[in-house]
Amino acid sequence: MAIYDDILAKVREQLPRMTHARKCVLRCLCESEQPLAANDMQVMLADADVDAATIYRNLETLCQIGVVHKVEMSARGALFALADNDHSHSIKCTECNCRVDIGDCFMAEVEALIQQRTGFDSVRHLVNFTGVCPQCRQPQQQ
Amino acid sequence: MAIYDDILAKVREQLPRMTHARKCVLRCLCESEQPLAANDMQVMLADADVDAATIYRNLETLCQIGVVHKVEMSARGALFALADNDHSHSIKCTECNCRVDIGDCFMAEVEALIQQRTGFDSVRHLVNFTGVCPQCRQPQQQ
DNA sequence: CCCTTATTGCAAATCATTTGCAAGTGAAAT
DNA sequence: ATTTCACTTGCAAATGATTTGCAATAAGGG
Repeated sequence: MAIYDDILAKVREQLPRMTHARKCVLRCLCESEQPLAANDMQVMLADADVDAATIYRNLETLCQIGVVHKVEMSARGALFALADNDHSHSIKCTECNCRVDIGDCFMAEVEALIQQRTGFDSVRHLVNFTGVCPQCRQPQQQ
Repeated sequence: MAIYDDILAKVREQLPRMTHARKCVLRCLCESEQPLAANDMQVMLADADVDAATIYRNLETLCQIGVVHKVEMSARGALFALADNDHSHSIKCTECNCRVDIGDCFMAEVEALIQQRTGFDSVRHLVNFTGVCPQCRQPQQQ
């Protein structure tokens, strides 16, 4: 949980209070390899006694101070992730919903290419891969 | 609109009826370079006299026959795109929300790599890039 | 043009997200 | 340890997206 502690320290420098709810939200983000929807956190924190509204408000605050990165997918849907995480990606099977890790994030080169092509700075990415896993591809043979 | 006509023909082969609403949904998907949320289509089709429920039902049907690809972002949120589109990607500025095209999709190699690493088939991707555009990076100097 | 039934529109039901406001609680100062 | 202040929270109500039931509509074959 070194990452968690680092993040906590960083947040303490930027916000006046460190509360139970705020820690819970940060813990969710640290524990997840995937970007999360606010709703996903509600599920993860079902036993933690944190109100849904509080989760939303914390996410907003954490985005404002730059610790969390928000990706707006459409009008109502957004995903959240730690802003500086060293992450990997995974791929989800469309048949059985299993998820397999792909390994270290190989998007750095892609981001560099984008920066070069467009002149954009601070390039970030959200990716989502789907496919059919080896088990589901074969007609199941007992 | 060659793509649109091709898709229409493909759908006609798979479904018994081709309705006004169904055409509208397909047109939205053909016209958009980005994957769309159901809600985005409601906005695009505000004048087209298509009920929201109908949009959702058509998207579900089109996914079932494999013409549309659904990416579930979280419990309630999903994005939709044509399953076989030859697309490009763009990057959105987090400051001014402008969107700049990146050019042809360079994810084919990435998908090949993933296929090799994981054994998954039919690999598809959804990506979302954000950054700070050249205009916003400079403190605005009149 | 008629028939069959897939599809639609409408209304109601669900569920996620946002907002207002009084109560609760960190943390600095005592 | 206690007090104090205002940042945060929980609750409840409001808002808006998505889903579902059902009667009415309309696409396409005969």
